[in-house]
Amino acid sequence: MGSDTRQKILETAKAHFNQHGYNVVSVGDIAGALGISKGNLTYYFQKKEEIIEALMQEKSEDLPATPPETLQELNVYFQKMQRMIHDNAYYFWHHAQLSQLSPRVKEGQDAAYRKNVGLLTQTFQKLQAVGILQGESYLGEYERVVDFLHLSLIYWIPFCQLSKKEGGAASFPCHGWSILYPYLTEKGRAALKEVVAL
Amino acid sequence: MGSDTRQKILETAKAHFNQHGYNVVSVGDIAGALGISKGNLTYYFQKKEEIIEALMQEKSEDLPATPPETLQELNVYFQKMQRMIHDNAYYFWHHAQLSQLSPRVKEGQDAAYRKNVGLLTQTFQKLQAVGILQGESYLGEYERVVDFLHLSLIYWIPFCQLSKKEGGAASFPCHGWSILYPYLTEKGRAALKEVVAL
DNA sequence: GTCTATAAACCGATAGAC
DNA sequence: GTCTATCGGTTTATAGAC
Repeated sequence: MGSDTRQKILETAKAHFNQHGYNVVSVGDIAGALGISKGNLTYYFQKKEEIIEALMQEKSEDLPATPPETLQELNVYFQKMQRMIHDNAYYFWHHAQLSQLSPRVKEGQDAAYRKNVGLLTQTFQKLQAVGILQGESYLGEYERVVDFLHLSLIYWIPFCQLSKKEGGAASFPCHGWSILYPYLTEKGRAALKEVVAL
Repeated sequence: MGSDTRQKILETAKAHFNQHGYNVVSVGDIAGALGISKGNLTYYFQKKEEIIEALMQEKSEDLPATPPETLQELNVYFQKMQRMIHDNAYYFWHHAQLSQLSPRVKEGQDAAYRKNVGLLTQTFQKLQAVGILQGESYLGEYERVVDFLHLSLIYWIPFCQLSKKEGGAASFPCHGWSILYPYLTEKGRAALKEVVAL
């Protein structure tokens, strides 16, 4: 089964990128670690970028597809995100750089942004409707909050390293709730206590 | 004056890094654009990293040294930050990568983080004391807000590209105020209206 | 499909003449 | 200080045998 080799290449590449960084790891390193030849790897992925593109597609496939509708569901959403950024740490370390690498990568990042923003926007509308989130203080407030959340999500790993936060990716849900806290109603704050401790 | 060549190298390097990205620009490119030889450039900077380190020191020298104490001063602070990130766009595009480049760069980033957090923490205490910012809803809330501001600052440029925001770096002050808005008291919100429109 | 071998290019850094 | 010339190392990518 040739497709098995392809899958092993992707797994090994991701592990090496996560551990040593995208720039440092060469295709030769990946082939060597897997015990296959560089030429064979090239048979499956002609360019290094193609590995990234394949990994990015894999990643986007196992992301939530429906918007969370309660605080519990939103917490689960945060946790899924946390696991995803931990599993693809290299991708977020080099997020800005990768966007300049190839148009297809850039496109994938744009799609991820649109999807995440779309889902969270629906969530916020729902939570406003049921009185868990306050109404907007100014026009477009929640649009900005959603953007903040996405920005934090993308750069959470390198920022944790900078600010020497313990936990790394694991602390993302807590961070997300910190962002949202001031927008919660009294009812929302009470409900949050049942879900997670700040 | 040899020091003149050194300065020109730094200027040219920064311009090229900003325009084409740190990874793509080689020391040969910089020398070529300046009309000097690669060997001559090496006379001033033996390693590519040393250029970054020198640029980083220049940057850190013209940053605010005293904490803003009013909303007006904080707005000026945001504007200075905006200009700084615009002038050193390459640095923020590759922020995470550069931290892995050399210990001295990492140290510089840590120092910038500590300095910015320190200043803003003092600002927030002051603004709380005069009733412009609310008291903390939970312990450590403003610590998180300050972190959040720094995270946004660092990654503002690549995020603007991702979210297709107009203005780019120019929009940072507005972004900063959006973050702070929910923590302002009624008095603070009234005062903010005199300073900037959201 | 998998391998070996190698092309082709580039880069950072050095050595030494002037 | 500035230059030319070049070394040594890496990388991606290809060609062709098996």
